[in-house]
Amino acid sequence: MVKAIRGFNDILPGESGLWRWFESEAQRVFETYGFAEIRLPVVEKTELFIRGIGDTTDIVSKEMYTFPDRKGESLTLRPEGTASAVRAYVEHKQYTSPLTKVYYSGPMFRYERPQKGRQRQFYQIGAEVLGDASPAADAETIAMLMDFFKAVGVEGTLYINSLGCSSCRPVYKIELLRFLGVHTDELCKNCTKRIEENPLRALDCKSPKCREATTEAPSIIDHLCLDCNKHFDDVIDLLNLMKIKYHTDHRMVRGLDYYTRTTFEVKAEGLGAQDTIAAGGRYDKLVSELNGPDTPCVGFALGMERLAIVYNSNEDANKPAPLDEPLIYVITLGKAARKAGMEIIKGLREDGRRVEADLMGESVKKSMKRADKLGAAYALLLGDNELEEGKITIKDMKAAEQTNVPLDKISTWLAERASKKA
RNA sequence: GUGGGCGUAGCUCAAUGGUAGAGCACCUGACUGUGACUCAGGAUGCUGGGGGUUCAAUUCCCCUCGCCCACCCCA
Repeated sequence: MVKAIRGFNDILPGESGLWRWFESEAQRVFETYGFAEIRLPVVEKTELFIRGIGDTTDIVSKEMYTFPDRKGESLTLRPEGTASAVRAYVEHKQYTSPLTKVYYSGPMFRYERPQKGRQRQFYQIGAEVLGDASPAADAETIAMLMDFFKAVGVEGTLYINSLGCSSCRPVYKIELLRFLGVHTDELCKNCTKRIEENPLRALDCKSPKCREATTEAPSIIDHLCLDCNKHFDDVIDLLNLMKIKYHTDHRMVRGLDYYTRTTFEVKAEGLGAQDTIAAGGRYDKLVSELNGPDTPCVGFALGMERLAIVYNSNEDANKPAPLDEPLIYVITLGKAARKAGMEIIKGLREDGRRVEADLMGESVKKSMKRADKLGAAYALLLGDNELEEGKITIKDMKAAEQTNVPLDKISTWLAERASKKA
């Protein structure tokens, strides 16, 4: 048997509706904030991610699906969406308009060991604001994300931090390095190695040893420059104003190089170790890094399978609106009836009704059983008896009552029924 | 990449060194043109794959593959 490859999962019919609903709720909420959908390629030149995400990051250095195409060019299955969104922004010179707000959803790929809430092909919904430096853009983006969680009825806890900018972060880094230098012995060996490439990461190491060692470490928040500090305060003020609850977490650091200033994460219960369902922040340098004009941006991405896990473990989660079009199940007996039935079915569908039919000529008993399984509101029965009279038997499955209705009156009968019930 | 756990029917899971069972689902009938409830019956397994120990392995040992969880990393 050929199986799907590791970390690549099917989303079966029973679950796909939930995913579609997440996407449609995201669409609904995001569009009220003035975002428009962008559809991006799944494969990009490898160079885009090396330059965009940073070649020392774990994602780029060991988690990408990279391969040469038939001409030998190095391509990569996208591990995230922001780099592509920015590439498209620069490529299509969208900066000629003052502000671009886009959202996207789709599969991302990272070669990691699968575990709960983590697979190799995973789905993200993301949003990016390109061309707005204001704290209001950060706050609004966060508000939109929290609105989305509310829309699907999922509880998340918001954490925010600031990583400073190119003028204050290096100063802080030196300060932090000085501290870590003194405490090198107390760090886990992972972090001792990390000091060189990204010392900030030592702050959010899970090892109790490191947590202990860094409790007295200098905080980024105390080292922000005037502008960054004001920006952070303004974001906080706006969140307060909008009554959005948050925790500041000065240890929260990013694995992707492009982040500056505001960063945030939403965590949820029930996910095990992978408890972040959404993460994002400001990235003011990425556009210029990818050869566009200096363009400040904010964005986030949320993980759909993690969202689904939290959603499914939460009794209070909002439910997708059920299909309001009642299902009609048509049962025909005999050749003549089947022929006549086809026409009736076609007519009903043209009226926009949801119709399924027994086309295999099974017994009435079996067909009724099937109608019941499918949750049909009505079963229509057409056999020789009915054909002779030019009528059809309509059974209301729930009420367990049936009546005969002339063939040309089926639609009006159903419509009357519906209006009576409503 | 590292560690731990687990692979038995479509699903959830039992069992024993002597070649496997339950519940759910499925199918058939009681009801020859009527579902749900009931009752009676039925089918289903290379016990993940390979090797070893043994008279005998689903059970014990080794390898391998897969899944899960954790580390790592991240959404």
